[in-house]
Amino acid sequence: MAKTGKPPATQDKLDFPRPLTMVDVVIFAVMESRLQVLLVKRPDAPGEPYPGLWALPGGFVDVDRDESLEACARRKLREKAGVEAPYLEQLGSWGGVSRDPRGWSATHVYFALIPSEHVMPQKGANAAEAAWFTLQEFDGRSRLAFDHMEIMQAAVTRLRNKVEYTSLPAYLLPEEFTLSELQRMYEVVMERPIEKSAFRTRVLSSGLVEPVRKMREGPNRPAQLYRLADPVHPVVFTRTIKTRTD
Amino acid sequence: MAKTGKPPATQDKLDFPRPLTMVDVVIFAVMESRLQVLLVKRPDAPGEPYPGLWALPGGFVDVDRDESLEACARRKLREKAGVEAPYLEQLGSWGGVSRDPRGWSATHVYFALIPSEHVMPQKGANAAEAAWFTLQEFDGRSRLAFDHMEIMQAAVTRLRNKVEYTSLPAYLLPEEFTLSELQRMYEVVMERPIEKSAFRTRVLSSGLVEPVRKMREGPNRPAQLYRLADPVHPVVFTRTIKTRTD
DNA sequence: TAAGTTAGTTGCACAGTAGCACTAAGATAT
DNA sequence: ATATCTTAGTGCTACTGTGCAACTAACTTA
Repeated sequence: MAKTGKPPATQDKLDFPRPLTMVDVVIFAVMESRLQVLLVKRPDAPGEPYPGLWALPGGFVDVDRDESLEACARRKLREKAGVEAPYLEQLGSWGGVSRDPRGWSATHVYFALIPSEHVMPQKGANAAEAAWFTLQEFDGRSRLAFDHMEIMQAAVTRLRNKVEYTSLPAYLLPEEFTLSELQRMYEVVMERPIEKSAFRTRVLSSGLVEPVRKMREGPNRPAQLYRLADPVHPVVFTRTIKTRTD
Repeated sequence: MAKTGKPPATQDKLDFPRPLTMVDVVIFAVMESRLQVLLVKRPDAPGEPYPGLWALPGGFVDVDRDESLEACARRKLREKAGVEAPYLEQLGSWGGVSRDPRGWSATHVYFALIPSEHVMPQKGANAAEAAWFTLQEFDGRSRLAFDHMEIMQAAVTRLRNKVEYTSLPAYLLPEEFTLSELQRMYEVVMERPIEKSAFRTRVLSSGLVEPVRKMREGPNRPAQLYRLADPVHPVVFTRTIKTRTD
């Protein structure tokens, strides 16, 4: 490891070319009973790659302002979406010679879930034009900048997988919610209906939620409100939700 | 996104400071019925951080040789461990101002499982001094370079979690193996015994393996040999392995 | 032929869930 | 008041994969 005749390492100096380093965030929210992703429009300025195309919110790491990758991701979240995300996890990283015309680049991608109530009044902050897209809008040929389509697909896959055995959909809801509302979040993400009775026992016997002394009032029977017993740690179930005849 | 007065982006140029970019690999193998990790010794050359300490195999991305992050990880695997890993997944990335004295740095960490048969005859390749360590050897105060202790713990946690509901331990075995050998890999990683009968039905009914027309001969009853039905894709089970009274 | 060891099977109990029918509590219409 | 609608919430049964324990099978060595 001491002396490979190549650029990296221990040439006594650090004067070899460095890749560009960025952070991008895939931000999910459920609006109008659809899973949606926040995208921003690439600037049209000269020299900018993929001008005018939609891209994941993100950008270069700022070595002077960002303490760490996660801090950088939270900054992007604030700047682009104007929110503190109740759930943020690392999705992975994508890097290579050809993903950005400006040169070898690597992006660290995070994955956030936010309640639709937290969504800013559209196009806020200092972010460029921003908009929410349903997943169906990408089935066609609509391109995204860079390899962001691939990244977004990976994020959706990860979310769909985790929904089967974790409590992640709870982070798509406000602090207090009913069990029916929680069930609907699961159904929206999984894109299939689940059994009410089984779902309720599953959730209640797991200790995921605790009741608050309030009811959700509506046109019909009032529903018990709950909140997360431990908002910081998602619950992992020991069984997946069974898919019908599959 | 067009004009923040800060270093990154669209200052018309890309002349802002870039973090150091590296790739590290956590390589697991089971030897002597213990889960072990491959580490390399940091060089003693002047200017090198953490001289003489043990570290994860890895290093800087070489923008001229490495096509992508994963290609870079495979290169490190070849150079340091002298193997092609049958299983390689991304673990995550760690980055920040303070993790490397040479400046803001980010490392992309991969996670490999290899059969102990693939293990090189010790200290091979152009790698510096390398050695296998059992996990117990870190319970004490033995330090690792950089934040590699934290990274290694994360890798172990990820592996232990995934063992509960995937077929990952199969990649710690050679191409052909018996069910008892597979069970032993699970037990070594989980550090607890599991039921033979339940394990066999679980594995056999999942389609994970297919029998080959050979038997493992030994001092006792010969055992049926199997191989992975699909060596590329690990199997995901719908239930975790139940832990006794827990 | 008996004993030891590992491979592999069988049968039963248990737990979490799917499926479905039922009751409960509110609003609204008659 | 009473019926009807809608959503909340419960009870019951069946099924499936697993945990558990005892059993049989195949081979070696004494």
